[in-house]
Amino acid sequence: MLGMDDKIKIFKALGNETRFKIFKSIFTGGYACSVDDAQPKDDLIAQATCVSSIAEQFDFALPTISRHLKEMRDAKIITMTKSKNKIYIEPNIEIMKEIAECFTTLVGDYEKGVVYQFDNTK
Amino acid sequence: MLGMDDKIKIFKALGNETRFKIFKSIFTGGYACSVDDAQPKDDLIAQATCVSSIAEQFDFALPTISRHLKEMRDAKIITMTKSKNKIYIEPNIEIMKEIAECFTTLVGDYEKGVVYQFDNTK
DNA sequence: AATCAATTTAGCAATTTAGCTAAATATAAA
DNA sequence: TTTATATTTAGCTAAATTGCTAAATTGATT
Repeated sequence: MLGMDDKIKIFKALGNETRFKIFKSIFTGGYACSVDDAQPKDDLIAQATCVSSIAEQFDFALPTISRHLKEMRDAKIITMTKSKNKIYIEPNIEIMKEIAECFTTLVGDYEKGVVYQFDNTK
Repeated sequence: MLGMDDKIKIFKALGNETRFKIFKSIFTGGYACSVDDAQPKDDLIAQATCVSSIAEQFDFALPTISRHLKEMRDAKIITMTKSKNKIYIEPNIEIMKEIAECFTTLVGDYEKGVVYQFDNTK
């Protein structure tokens, strides 16, 4: 369950143009690294991308993209899985579900007249 | 329909501890200004609060709160309605619905394998 | 062991953000 | 019209953010 600090981190991560576009690109896919066929990681989706594949799509230096990805990972909106010497990046769907639910509940409770604590804490 | 820039602004507005707490407080209520009974504004909810009522709950100077509220209004997550010499503040439920839907669709499409453009633009 | 490839870390500069106080504005009340 | 109340604007400072390049790290390959 996401607490207030978790949510603030998530919104902060998405509240920057570069990171938003990176996030969108990770969801949209189409710039996948080739996941090794010989030793596939079952938990990696076909569209999993890596840091340099993402960086190619942007006019920023690779270390800049790397640091943005780190912030997004710290906010738990993406996962980064090391395999060989590449790092495969995927969206964290469970967190997205929690955020979706958070807003849905916020609206629902508000319309029902229920006082809702946005971050589920007292 | 919210575009990419709209969403970034919304996330940025919520991605700051002070603003998040202000937003939560606006939703939670309990610190309402007395809306004038003689000349009630029908479109104001009972819990509508004003700038100084919000500021009282925080250890920041009033102009600081005012500027945060302005940013939240610019992001359209709250509305500010002038009545007499007070400004009544309410959450913008329609925007919250759009954000909720945005995340719900993001997750749903992802799980269906549909390539979803997070910001609904090509 | 040396080299290559992918990524991160360190250190720097420019910009933005977030707080403050003091002054300005706008409306209401006396 | 003066005064009081509510809010914003202006101008300042300190801290955080976002970009860069160069160097370090990590793992794979030769």
